[in-house]
Amino acid sequence: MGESGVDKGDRKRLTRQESRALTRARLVEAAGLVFAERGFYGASVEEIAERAGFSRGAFYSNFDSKEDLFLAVLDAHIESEMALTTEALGEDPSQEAVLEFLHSQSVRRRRQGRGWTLLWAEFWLHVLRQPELAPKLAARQRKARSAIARIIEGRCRQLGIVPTMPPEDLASLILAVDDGLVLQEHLDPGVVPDDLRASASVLLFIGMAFSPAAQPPTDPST
Amino acid sequence: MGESGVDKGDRKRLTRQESRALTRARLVEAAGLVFAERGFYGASVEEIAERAGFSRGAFYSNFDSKEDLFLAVLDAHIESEMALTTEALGEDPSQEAVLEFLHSQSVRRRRQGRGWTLLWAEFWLHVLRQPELAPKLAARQRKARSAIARIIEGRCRQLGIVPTMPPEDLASLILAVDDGLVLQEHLDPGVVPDDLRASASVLLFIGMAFSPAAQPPTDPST
DNA sequence: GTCTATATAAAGATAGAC
DNA sequence: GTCTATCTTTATATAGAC
Repeated sequence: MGESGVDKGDRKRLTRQESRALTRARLVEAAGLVFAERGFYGASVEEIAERAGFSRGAFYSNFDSKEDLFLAVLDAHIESEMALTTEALGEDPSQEAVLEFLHSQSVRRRRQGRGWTLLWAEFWLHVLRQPELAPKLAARQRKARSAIARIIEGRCRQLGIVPTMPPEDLASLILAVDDGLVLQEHLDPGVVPDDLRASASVLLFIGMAFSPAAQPPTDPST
Repeated sequence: MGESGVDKGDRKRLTRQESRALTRARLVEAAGLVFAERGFYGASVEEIAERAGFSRGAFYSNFDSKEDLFLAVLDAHIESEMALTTEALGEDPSQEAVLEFLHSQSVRRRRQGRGWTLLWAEFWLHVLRQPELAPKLAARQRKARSAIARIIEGRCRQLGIVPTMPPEDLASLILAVDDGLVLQEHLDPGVVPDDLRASASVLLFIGMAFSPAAQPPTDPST
């Protein structure tokens, strides 16, 4: 996807575009940290610029405003997650690929830890307060859900189980458990066993398989 | 639980204590709204005071600082929830009492809607950023979990099921689903069916009941 | 393109009148 | 106890030098 033909042989020299992109990237990265630590309003442009190694002046020559920067951070994170998903899963992912991917996700989540969680919470709050941004996060959510739904369908076929509810709904539950447990863990570390997250998916799946077959809105006249 | 014997016949006259308490209460209530809408830093003391019908001066004669006010809001909400719980459940609640209580909770949640959710999210973020406050929210979480755990134990006895995992863990999952679904719903209204929350608890319970008995860390030498 | 210096505005907090 | 007026700090954003 490289735009211009050649971009290797040029030693330290960067084109203006590249330099600008690099500065922006550094600012976005620093902003991610500061927004996570202090929240949108708590974070000052000064601290962000400083931590990225720049001055406020440099900041304002790259971004229109703090809001503009926040959007850049949000987009960068969503794009990065989406890209990771697409790359790892491709068009028609195998069960193994998806499971492997989910595992790597949870490892990554562990590594990035508190900051990552705080930042996404901040995203969520900000988006809820500025509803025109909702589609950005909603898209990510839908993508995650349908990826998981596909696993569920696959497993059902494998095991010859007839789903008693839409796989998307079961996927919603699995995602919900994931997010909900994160909240609990950070608030009160130690109360949530390490393997609970994994057990939950199994429990839900078994629950669905064994639950008294789907109760479609039956016609009461029967 | 009335403190002093008589407090009816005094027309509009309030003692200084009562008047002060009333002012504080109004400010706390207004603060809840503004904190929910704008977050801790986004909320200005001026707007809070104004919405409560007072001036900044009045505010500062009742609270030391914005942080102080936030703590008061936090305490008020926690206390109110705890009180509701204790009142509805008492010492040794029946299954019916607990289920009834959970239902009323979810109704209340619906009614209070977005603002309520935003405010608790704000509490959560603020507490994570000021860890010394964690015990306050953690206590509420533990209380909710053990209340649900008690239901689970009861149902297990009723149905003659031997739990394959600690009831507290299953309770954690149920709470997690609840919180996680709230996040999804507000971000992308309509994707989560109304009855999914209820189904989830059933699914988890059935899952536990039918799951291949607890797998204690077995000795691999077997 | 990035820096320093500065303009401008907003918000937290206080003082003193009533 | 509450108000108005004011102090002080902090932060966003801009201007102009390099």
